[in-house]
Amino acid sequence: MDEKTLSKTYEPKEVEERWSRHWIESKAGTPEPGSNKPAFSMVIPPPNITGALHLGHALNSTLQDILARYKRMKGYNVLWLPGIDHAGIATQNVVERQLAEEGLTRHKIGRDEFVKRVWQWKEASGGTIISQLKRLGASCDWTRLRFTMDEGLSRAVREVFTRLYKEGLIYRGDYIINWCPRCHTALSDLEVNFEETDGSLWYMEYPLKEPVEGMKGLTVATTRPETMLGDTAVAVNPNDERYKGLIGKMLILPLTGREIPVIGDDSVSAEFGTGAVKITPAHDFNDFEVSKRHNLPALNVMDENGRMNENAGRFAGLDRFEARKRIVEELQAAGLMPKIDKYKLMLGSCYRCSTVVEPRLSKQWFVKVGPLAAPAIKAVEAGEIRFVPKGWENTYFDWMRNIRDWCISRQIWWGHRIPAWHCKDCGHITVSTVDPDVCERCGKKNIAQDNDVLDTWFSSALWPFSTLGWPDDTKELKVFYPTSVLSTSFDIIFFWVARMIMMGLKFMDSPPFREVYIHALIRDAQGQKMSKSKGNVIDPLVMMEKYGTDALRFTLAVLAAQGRDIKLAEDRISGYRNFCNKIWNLARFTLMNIGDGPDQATAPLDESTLNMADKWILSRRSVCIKEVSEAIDGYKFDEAARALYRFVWHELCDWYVELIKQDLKGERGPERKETSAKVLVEVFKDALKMLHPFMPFITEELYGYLPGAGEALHKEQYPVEGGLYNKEAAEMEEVMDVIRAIRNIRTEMNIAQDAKTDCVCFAADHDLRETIARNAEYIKQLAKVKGLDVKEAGERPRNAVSAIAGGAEGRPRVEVYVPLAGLIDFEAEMKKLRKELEKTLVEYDSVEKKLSNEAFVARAPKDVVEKDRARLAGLLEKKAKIETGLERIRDLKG
RNA sequence: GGGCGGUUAACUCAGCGGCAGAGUGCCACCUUCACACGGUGGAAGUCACAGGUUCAAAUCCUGUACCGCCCA
Repeated sequence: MDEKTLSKTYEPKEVEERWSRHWIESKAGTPEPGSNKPAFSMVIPPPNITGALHLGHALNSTLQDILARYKRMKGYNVLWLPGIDHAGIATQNVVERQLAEEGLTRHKIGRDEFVKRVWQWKEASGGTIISQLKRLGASCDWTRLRFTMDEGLSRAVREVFTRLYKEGLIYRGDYIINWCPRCHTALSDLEVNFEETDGSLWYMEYPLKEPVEGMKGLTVATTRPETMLGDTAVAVNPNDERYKGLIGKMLILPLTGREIPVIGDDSVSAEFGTGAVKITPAHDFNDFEVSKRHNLPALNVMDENGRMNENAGRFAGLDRFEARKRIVEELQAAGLMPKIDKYKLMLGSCYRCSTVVEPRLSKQWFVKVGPLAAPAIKAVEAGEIRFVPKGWENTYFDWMRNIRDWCISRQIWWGHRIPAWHCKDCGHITVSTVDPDVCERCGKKNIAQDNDVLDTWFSSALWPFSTLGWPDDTKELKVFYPTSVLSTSFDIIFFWVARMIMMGLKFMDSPPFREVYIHALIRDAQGQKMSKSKGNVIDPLVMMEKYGTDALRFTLAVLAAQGRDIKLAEDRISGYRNFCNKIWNLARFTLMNIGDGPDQATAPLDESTLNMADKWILSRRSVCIKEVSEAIDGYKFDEAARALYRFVWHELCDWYVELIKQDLKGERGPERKETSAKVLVEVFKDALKMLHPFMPFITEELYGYLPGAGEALHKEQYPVEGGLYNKEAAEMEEVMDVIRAIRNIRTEMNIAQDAKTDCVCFAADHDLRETIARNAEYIKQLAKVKGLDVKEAGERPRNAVSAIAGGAEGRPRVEVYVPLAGLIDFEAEMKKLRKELEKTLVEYDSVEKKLSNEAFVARAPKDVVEKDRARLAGLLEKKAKIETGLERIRDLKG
């Protein structure tokens, strides 16, 4: 495509496909080997292999890509390492569903065959999200794509497990855990979602074996009556006068006839329910703790499916909810259920399948987290790791200081199998990085590997160093560890960020990253979290298709204000699609107007040829470079994007391009033609460079058309702030203000679009008169003026409409008169002036009041007082001018 | 119950001690030659409420209301 055929509107699709392919094929994201540039590295939060790109991924990947591309252009050797997470439970569920369609179960085909099927599924469907990330333009080093189940990462997992075990930081034992009866596995505390649910509080009477002081029994309250079959005690508060005498006595557990004791325990609240609670150690976290303190037996009454087991007697085989119904019915029939209250309870469900979880006593593997958490807390306290925004540090501390041991074993087949071998002869457990042949204690061969696999987050916790080759001592680790920044969402601070910090400190002796940028959560227009079940999801792929990837990326960036959630509305995306089109057309305009000779546009700028407009836009460019760089350095992506939008649209397009149109046509001589073309090309190229991290596709495409462009935009150096021409920039603002004043008059007076008017400017200030006179051409061109007079004083034109321009920041003002013989609507003009006078007076009063306040003058900083004094003087001048104008009109009216 | 955040133009949001801002939408005019996915101009706000600190509060403090999230 050559510039003559650049289409009128930007068509993203073809451009995006082409550049996406090119960046990957040219390995644009691969760091230079042996580079001596400073390193900048990030690891991608590995998306779930079963997932598809959602807005959260799109946002986080866009922000990371902005950093990666920006840092590359700033001269860093950048590694952004991509990868995927094997998502044990979720992936197993997907493949099990597939098997079910074939009438199979994993148990029918066996463990080895099942794992083989998962790998097949991974090869066929696991790359979806990666190709979607590529489509988003993510400039990862795709040659280093990692997967948590890869050979190397698996080796790291075994190494870590073994070392923690040998140090006593991993242990195995019977504890109560959250159990998903559908996924058939233990879950960590974090993997359970709690939701307030309407339930009941059932009151049940447990008769005393022998009446005590006239009491025949105790009433307990529970939200889960079916667990009563596993009760091994009833607890009361030892200070509760009502029940004091019952402690140590025996109760007859209804429906079973089993005898259980009444115990006293401080954890029981006398206020809740009846003040007596049933204790079911195998099915409740709190009861389990109580049972430990009192040496109570634990009786498990449910199986792994959530059905009652043989310990449930005649209820065996019933589903837990069916059993609940039956037990309630039977107790009611027996007159042992005096009342049922409505009750709101927090009900936990599996984060993968939403089945109600069951607390369950079972043998599991745990990480003893305390010793790992302590240094991890210290590292953040000491500022070795910085959270951005800082507020998230508190969330991190709260959790880390109240952390509980981490259940890491999962009773599923897809994942890193626990490297522990049980000896069937001596019972010893051999833990080893390599598969052992014999038991390390008795030396016999009768050993079998533990059936459980590790929590997926266990391998994710090692991600920042396992992906760089650990446990080997690799060059990558030396160069890129610790990583520079981790960008992620707050909802996995516990799941992932905290655990990476603990593991990084433990095994690498240094934190896995220096900064943690916590980005916003994207919600729908009502502020709800987007979820498939709510049906309020905006699909980023649909948006990319509809508006272009760059438009989506820019929208996400401009909304990514720190510490606030993003409520995304689709019209924002279409608005920034328009911005893409504006940039596209700026390129069209540029190419149509700079002539054919590439040389003239690429030769360095000769400063002596620059005029006011050139110097103004060059100053604005410098300001923009500074603002954008500082904003990105501070992770203020929204500020950076806004600065770019304003610069490109409202400064470059709205003003500079309009100012130089006649120069480019050659109407102001060959020198102006050449200089303005050079400035336009240079400033536009810098704008493209700054826009590139946000909108990689359109900028890369357009850059190639510009004369003097390098090999590829993404390889260019980031623009460097040039000089500021403060004097010319200020003059330009004055000229712009005059133009705006005339335009305003024209619109208010309904002057036809193509009609030209005259204009007379009165300014007492000599320099200001000079500026206006020198730039008369611009004013004539942009405000459609044919004759322009500039005067110091004298008779104001009759039959003219006036306005006051200038005066910003204490600078002088100019009265602008547009003579409109016979066209003036005196009433409208009076109305306009009165309105302006009123506004001026209000402002004057407020400043005057402020300045007449002695305390203000005495205590406010001098420059603030000075500024207000100048402002007051200016307002007084303005007031006088408006009043003169009003009098004049009154005279004219006669 | 504990904690965190929010409440600013019709909508979506910046600003967080010193003249209340942006994008979208709205109104008027304009198919002028980069762009109608455009141009020019305009209207639009008791900065949730009540106290307090300060010369000065949308901004800091306290409380209230409503909304959202996290942890029990």
